[in-house]
Amino acid sequence: MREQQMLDAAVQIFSVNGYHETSMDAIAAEAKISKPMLYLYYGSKEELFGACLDRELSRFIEEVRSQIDFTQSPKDMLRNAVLAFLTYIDTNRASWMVLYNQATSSQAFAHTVREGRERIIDLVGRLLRSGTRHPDPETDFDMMAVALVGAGEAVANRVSTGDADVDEAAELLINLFWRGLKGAPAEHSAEHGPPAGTVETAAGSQN
Amino acid sequence: MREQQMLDAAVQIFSVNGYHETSMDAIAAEAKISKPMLYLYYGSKEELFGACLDRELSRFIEEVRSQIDFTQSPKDMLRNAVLAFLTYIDTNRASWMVLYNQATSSQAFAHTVREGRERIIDLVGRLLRSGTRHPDPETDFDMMAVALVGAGEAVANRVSTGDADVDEAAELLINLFWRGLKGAPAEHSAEHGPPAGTVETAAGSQN
Amino acid sequence: MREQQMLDAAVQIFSVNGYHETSMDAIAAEAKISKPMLYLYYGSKEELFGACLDRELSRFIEEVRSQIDFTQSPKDMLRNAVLAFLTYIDTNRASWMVLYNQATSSQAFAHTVREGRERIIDLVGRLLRSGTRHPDPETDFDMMAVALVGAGEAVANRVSTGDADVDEAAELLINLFWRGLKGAPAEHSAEHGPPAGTVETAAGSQN
Amino acid sequence: MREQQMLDAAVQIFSVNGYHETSMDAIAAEAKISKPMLYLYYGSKEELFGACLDRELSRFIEEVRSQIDFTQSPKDMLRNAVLAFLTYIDTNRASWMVLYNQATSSQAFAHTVREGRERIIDLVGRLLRSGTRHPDPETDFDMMAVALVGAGEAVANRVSTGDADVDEAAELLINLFWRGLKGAPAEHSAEHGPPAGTVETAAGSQN
DNA sequence: GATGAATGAGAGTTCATTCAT
DNA sequence: AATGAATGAACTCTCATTCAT
Repeated sequence: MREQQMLDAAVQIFSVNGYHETSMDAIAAEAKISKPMLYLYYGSKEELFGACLDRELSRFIEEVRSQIDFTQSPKDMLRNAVLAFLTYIDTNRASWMVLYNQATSSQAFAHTVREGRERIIDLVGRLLRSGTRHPDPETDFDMMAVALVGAGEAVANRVSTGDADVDEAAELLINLFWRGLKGAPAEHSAEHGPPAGTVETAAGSQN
Repeated sequence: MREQQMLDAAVQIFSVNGYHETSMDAIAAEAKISKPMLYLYYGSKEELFGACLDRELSRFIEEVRSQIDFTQSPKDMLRNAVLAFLTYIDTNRASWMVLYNQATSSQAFAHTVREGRERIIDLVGRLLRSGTRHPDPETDFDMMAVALVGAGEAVANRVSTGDADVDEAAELLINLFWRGLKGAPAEHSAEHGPPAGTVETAAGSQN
Repeated sequence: MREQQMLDAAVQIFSVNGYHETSMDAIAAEAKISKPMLYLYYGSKEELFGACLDRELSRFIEEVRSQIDFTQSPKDMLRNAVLAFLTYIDTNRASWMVLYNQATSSQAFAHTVREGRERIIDLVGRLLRSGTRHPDPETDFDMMAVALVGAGEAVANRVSTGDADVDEAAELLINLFWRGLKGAPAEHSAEHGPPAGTVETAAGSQN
Repeated sequence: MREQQMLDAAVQIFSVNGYHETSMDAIAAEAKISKPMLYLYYGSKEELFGACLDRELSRFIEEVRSQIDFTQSPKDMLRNAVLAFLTYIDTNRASWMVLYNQATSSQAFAHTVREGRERIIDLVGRLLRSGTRHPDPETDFDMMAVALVGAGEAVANRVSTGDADVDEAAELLINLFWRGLKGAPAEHSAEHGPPAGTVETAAGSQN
């Protein structure tokens, strides 16, 4: 009810103007309520922004997760996840990525953002590990997850600014992710270490 | 001269405290000059930050570019570029990456940031293109560069917090990058399109 | 009834936090009623505080007066009054003295405070006057009452912080008061005027 | 220079309106400077008020102390001190007592006021002790000082509101103080303890 | 050439007070 | 009879920016 109205307005204004450039007056005006209501419900500007962040993050995760079919083959799961990820961002340009970027660059939310990112990285890391039949103990799946999530964020940013096409971006990311799961080519592993393991597909064949 | 002293101070403080949390007083104090001098040279806080951004970006690009030897094999070139990239960030924690993150969150620097990002992406994109013998016209090297730079930034952040070793991180990134250039495996390309091209190595024989 | 409950809560909170630091919300919460009720009964914060002031002042005066036995000797009357005064304050720390101190600092309650002070001073003044057989017309009993009440307040404050024992403090005050009523010693009165009068004790023989 | 101008304005407005009812805007306007100057010099409203308090207290003490001639007899010293005390308050109605009363009733300055009062009480206590030739060890000079200072404050308040004549008030206080130094009358001491001691005058004779 | 001194404008936050029910 | 919900108005404090020297 009233809370949604307030969060909607806050997300809207924060997204357009940025955290610091946004005044509580502006949010109250947009929400067509008085400033004290904002403080009654959210306590402070920082907490209000945090609430925006939480809501948008939840929506985002929920949407992406709902698109994942755990009965699919690993590769299809991956493809659908990436597509859902980028599509959501493309569809909601004015919300998630913008808030996320705001948060990223403010000392006050550094912790929240870092924590959120770690959760995603852990998730991706587990995905990688579980997708590999004989994981090489020396493979740093976590660092690989860091790289992949970083690539995803960068591409998502492009998508959110309208500078990239969702489908092409998805295709590129999927390729990158998938290959990341395969062991290094023979001649390369000879130079720099053993393969990271072999990938198990739904069919159980290696590709 | 005086300008460097001011920029040094500004970069230092901006990096530590963020754009909005930094006051001109603090910068003037750090630079050991008076506030009017800052305004004389840079006109406004925004312009000062822009100048910081420009200088650090240029330093960064210059340093990385200087480490690239265009006579090397594509793979060595890539390896050296990645190493230079990560090493620079590891050595200069209070510079480009941090400012870049700050800038990302303010509408006012959208232009500058986009421009800076483009310069890096162009550089990486050219590197990728130049490493591919028969570039597929449909390959979006720029988007690939975006992804790779994103991955690089994420890993670099890890490196800069001391959570990762530069050499190992570089190796991981290089593997990821390299495979990305080798075209998708057969069954995949059959499903989703042709390989992105074939890579030319110095020996011309690998993969 | 309901009004007492509200006043009790208000006195309690005002005493602890002071007038300005106390919010109507806090009082309503303490009284376990809603804020509009407070306004229904008392109109405004100022009036509510005034009502507290009035009630506590009346209770205080009533209690002290009830302890005075006008059939006793002047000295016993005085002793009992002082004892009642200090005991009341010691027993009811969160009441009149505290509110009185609060009220002193706001222009808005100047009138109420002055009035309350006058009532106490009148009482004490009458006590003093009634204890003097041949009151010197030049003796300013009211001013003496002012001084005595001031001394009493100061000592009472000490008592209420636990830094003094009620009985000893009473003894000390009584001595001071009593001597004040006995007129200046000869050489002094010669210099600065006649004694303030002579005291009539129950026995009529002392001094 | 500027600081005096600011303090003057602040004392003026604080005295008239009270601490809480006074806004920094009002003080800045009265001082004909801008609000940030107030904050530059005094940091906060609380500190500004503290500075007013300090300055007025110092002026007050200095004035009173300058009027005391330590070569006089104890009684003359006392008389002059009391006169200086009340005269100063009478002459500076809009400053010292008003600020002092404000401070007394604000949680934030309770400590400062208490401390100041303790210093005065200590001083008076030492005065009493030193004025007594054979001090009775059971005499609570400190509590007596508390009472006397309380009486002084009360009378001073009357003076500061114009409700009392300085000379008469001084005479009354002096009598009270002076008698406080003399032992209790025989019949009384028999009941409640020995005299507090005997007073030593400049001439060495008892009065 | 350089700055100490000064400020206009605005932000976040709180609270006494009142409708609409 | 009683209140949950709402707000207008004000306050403290900060900061980018500029004179006057």
